[in-house]
Amino acid sequence: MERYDPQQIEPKWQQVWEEAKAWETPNPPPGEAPENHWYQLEMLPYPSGTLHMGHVLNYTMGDVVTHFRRRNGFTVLRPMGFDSFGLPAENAAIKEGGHPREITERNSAAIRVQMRRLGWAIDWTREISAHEVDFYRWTQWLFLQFFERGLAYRAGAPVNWCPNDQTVVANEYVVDGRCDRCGTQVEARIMDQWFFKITAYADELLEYDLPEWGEWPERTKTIQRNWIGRSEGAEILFRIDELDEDVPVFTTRPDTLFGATFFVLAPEHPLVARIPRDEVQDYAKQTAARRGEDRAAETVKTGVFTGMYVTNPVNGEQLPIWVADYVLMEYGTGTIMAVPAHDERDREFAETFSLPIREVIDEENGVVVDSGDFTGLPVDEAKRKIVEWLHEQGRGAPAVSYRLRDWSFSRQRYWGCPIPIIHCEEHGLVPVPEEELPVELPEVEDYRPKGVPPLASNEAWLNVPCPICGKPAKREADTMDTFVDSSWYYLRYVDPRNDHAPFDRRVVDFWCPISQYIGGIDHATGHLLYSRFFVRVMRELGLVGFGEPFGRLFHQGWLQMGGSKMSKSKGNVTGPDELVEQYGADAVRTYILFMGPADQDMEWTETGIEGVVRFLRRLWRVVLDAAERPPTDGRPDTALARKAHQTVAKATDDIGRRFQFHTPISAVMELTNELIQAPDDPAARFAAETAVSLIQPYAPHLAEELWERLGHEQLWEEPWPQADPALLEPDTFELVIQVDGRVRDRLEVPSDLSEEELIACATSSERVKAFLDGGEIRQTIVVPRKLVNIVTK
RNA sequence: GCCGAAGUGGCGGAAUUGGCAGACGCGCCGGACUCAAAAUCCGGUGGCCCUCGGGCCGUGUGGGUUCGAUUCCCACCUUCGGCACCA
Repeated sequence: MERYDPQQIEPKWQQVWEEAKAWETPNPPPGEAPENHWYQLEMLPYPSGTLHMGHVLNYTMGDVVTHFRRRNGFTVLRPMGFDSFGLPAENAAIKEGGHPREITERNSAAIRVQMRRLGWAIDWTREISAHEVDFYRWTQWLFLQFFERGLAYRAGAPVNWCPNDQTVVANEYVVDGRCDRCGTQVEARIMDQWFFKITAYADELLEYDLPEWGEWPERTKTIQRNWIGRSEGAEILFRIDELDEDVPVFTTRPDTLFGATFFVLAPEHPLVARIPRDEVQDYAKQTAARRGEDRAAETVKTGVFTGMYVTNPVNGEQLPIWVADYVLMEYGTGTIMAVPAHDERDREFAETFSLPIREVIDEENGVVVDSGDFTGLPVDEAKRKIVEWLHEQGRGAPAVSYRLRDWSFSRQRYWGCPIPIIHCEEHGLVPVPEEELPVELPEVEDYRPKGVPPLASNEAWLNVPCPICGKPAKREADTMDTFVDSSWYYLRYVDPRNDHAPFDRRVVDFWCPISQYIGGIDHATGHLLYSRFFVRVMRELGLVGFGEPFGRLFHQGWLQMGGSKMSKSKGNVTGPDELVEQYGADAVRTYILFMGPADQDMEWTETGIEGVVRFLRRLWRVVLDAAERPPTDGRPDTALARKAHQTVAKATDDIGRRFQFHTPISAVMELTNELIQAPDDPAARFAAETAVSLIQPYAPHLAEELWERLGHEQLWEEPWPQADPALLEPDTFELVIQVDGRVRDRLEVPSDLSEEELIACATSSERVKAFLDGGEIRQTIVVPRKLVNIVTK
């Protein structure tokens, strides 16, 4: 019999699909929109190298969904592109030498070859790359829409500076105080930088405006919720007479206001500069130099008394003002009212400096005490009443504070989208007029990072007249964070060659939100949050008619090597090329999904791929054998036929509803094993066709070849098999008989027996009788088609 | 500290609504074919005991609910993830 030879059949079918334009999905003409449509997307790759097995897992999963939906009557959009701007690609270029464009394009080309070799069903006519002018002119256009509405602004603010990458890094991509890209400790710097006003959408982003079919993992929502960090409380004004200032304080515990015994300013607070005491100024200078993490790691709290006092608005008490670095300028108002009795940090500080501690909450009864007119009120009511009272006095109001900071998106690097702004001495920040877009990324002599934007070195590009007054002005030389590109790339896929708009509103509203987005959870507070922010703004701008970019979201687990995540930056990657060469794409695709649940982290190991290869070979042989038998008439009702129907039901439910990809493979293995045991079964051919049809999303080349040998064509267009409910249940089943919950016998019985008949079967079993031992039967439980439990105790 | 997820054979894992724990695969053991090997095929494979009929134990630990719990409830342990001097 002919051997299974993937190296021969895989290129053959890839060519067939290409010539048939099998995976191309043109936009439907207006008014002819198909009812069932599906936008399948996986996070796009950085072309900073080539694909590793983590990508293979990600895209194969998307591929299985694509085939499954196509064959279930959906019109499926499944595009691909490259996140080609940004640090990963640029750093790769620096390492290898040469221009970032050459290297990213070379990597993109290599990835394209890998993707084709793996046989993924991708519509390449929609390919986009972030670094191509056709794409980034619309990134610039979108930036201008944000800028004009004050949602993109330039300001001096504390930012994270990565000394290795020589650029500002967003909070979202600083992990444990280190740059997520290179692992270097970032420094806090105050710099003039560009920000997107994502904080204005903090409340909106806490709400998921999903379509009725939408579904986000709870843990991802939790991560975003923690990141946004909404706290409800009040802002209360404290008077400093000496400075003639009313200082606002944010607190979540206005109910403890009577327990305040001192007051603290962050060392960076603007008022600190106005305190005429050398030790205060020295302290502020010292702490400013230290990073937040170091400050948090201190075992003993530090601080200095200012000699000044504030008035507690609730009782007129004079509270001493301290400056201490446990109060952070970035959160709330940079000041706190200290209640050492009911706040651990305040208590620690009070104990260190021997400040008074005054209890105002009776924890046992949950009421406030020693709090003037509010004494005796339950905590929640006291919070409300105290704020109400303060409001009447003009000394406070309910307030909300967030952990979320604005998104800093300007980078002092070369390989990114230029920011279309011109700095004019007279007119300030002037947007480049829309008709002058794109602002093309200029060539520079040396793009390596030196702390100043490389674009500034090209003076011919840099110096331009102000669009308003025509006087000499300079272009913005920072470039955009690559996460700006990825915040909207998925919208461009729907209309990728549009040259008068980023996309057509009707087309984008037809395809979006994305039916299924697949990618790593590491982007929960970055890319996924930024994209939601972008879509919210774009809806306000009337560009799109939906509020969420991603309807369903799924996170694949990480592949690990030696216990740590497989990633290019760690250097512990392994690619698919050698495996594909040795075993074929179908084996690699099937194996990566067979390894385990796709949403769990898995240690990468090649032991085991042999098992999948053996399965594919077994399938090959048994199907060729079945193909030689004459087709059977009608629908034979045999145990094998029923197994085939059960397998259809399981695979359909697992892929479609449960989003579980490894168990359908097991199910087809079981079917194949049974087919091998019963080659002469009248349903053998039916079982063979079913197995081939079900394995097609995983092993499309093998399946197509076998389908052809079974006398059919174009399995990729063949409707997904349907399980016949009448044939799902076997006509007999193994009745489990328990006595007092323990299995004592099993009998093969007809499926259509009544409860009474089942009990009769059970009690007539000799083995069961032995356990009953003539004793009293107190109760009998019957689970139809499963078991009988006889209770004697 | 707060929030969230998860603990099942030697290994990856299955058990979907409370109903046979260990499907499927890896590995391992034995056998067939072979001069030999590879490939392939057949059988076995949670632990302990056994008179070979079978019995007992067993899904992180301890309790509970139930005729029946990997599944539900309570407490705890461990691992992983998010947040964290966030007022």
